[in-house]
Amino acid sequence: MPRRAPTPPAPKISDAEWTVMKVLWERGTSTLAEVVKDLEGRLHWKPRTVQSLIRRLTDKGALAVEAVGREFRYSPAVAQDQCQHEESRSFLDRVFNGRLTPFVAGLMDREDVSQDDLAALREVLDQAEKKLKK
Amino acid sequence: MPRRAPTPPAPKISDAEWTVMKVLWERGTSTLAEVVKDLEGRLHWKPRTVQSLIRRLTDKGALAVEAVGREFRYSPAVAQDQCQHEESRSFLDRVFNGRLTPFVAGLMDREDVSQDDLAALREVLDQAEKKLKK
DNA sequence: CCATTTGGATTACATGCGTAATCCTAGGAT
DNA sequence: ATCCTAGGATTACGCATGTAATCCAAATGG
Repeated sequence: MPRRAPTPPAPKISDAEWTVMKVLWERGTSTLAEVVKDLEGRLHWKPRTVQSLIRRLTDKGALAVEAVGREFRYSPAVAQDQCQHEESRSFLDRVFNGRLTPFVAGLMDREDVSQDDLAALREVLDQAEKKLKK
Repeated sequence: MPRRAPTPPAPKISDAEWTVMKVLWERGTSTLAEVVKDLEGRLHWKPRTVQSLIRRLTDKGALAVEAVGREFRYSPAVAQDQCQHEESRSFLDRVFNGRLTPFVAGLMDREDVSQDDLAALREVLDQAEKKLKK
């Protein structure tokens, strides 16, 4: 099977921008007002601030814009999975020299994990093992 | 047993600064020249660049300085574990709404994990479970 | 003793980021 | 027809970051 072309790297998304992207990934296409609505209460961002972030995100190609009447509707132009994965990689490389195990170990050591979490993680590992075998 | 005072948050360390801190954590106390030596080949940083980073790190309290003769020796003033943990927390919160499992699942899904890694991770989970039971 | 090297201190400088304010205009309220 | 409002475009502004260059003094090589 021919290897699929490697996905081009997603644009780099800043801290504040992640907050906005998460709203869009959750809600799907939304207007500025909707995003503002979604965020208010949790954050004290002024609408102008949200608009700035949305603008930067469209500029860097993370959001797509569609004019509807005189407003715009924004939607994610990059997959959440991919962004998450790229962040994960760069985080692991930067902080743990790319190694996953010490990261997990550190968290286990310093935080309380529930029985449920442990079970879920074991499940994930089992899945990975199965994939590996195939 | 009285709860130990919560460790004050470690200073925020930038990407480039992490590179330097990792050298210091590995080598222990070092001079500028030693750090430069350690990095050259892997990076194209000029000595002045390394010095700038070291200065910023001492300014923000991540490195301690001790004058030895005419030179300075720098050593980590914050624990690697703690910095790693703080980075881990903020990363998980930002990208995965604080949830560890999806992070691990994503990696398993998009990267190849070795049998050994899986075993090591299982071991970590077992340890966590043991700690939980106590 | 003089020239070169090297480290510390100071300064630089473009870019990105967080957090908006201003300005302008089209729609909606009256 | 008029005024207010909300959204897009433009501009702002201080701080952090990546990546150094300059300046100065001490140590070192010759």
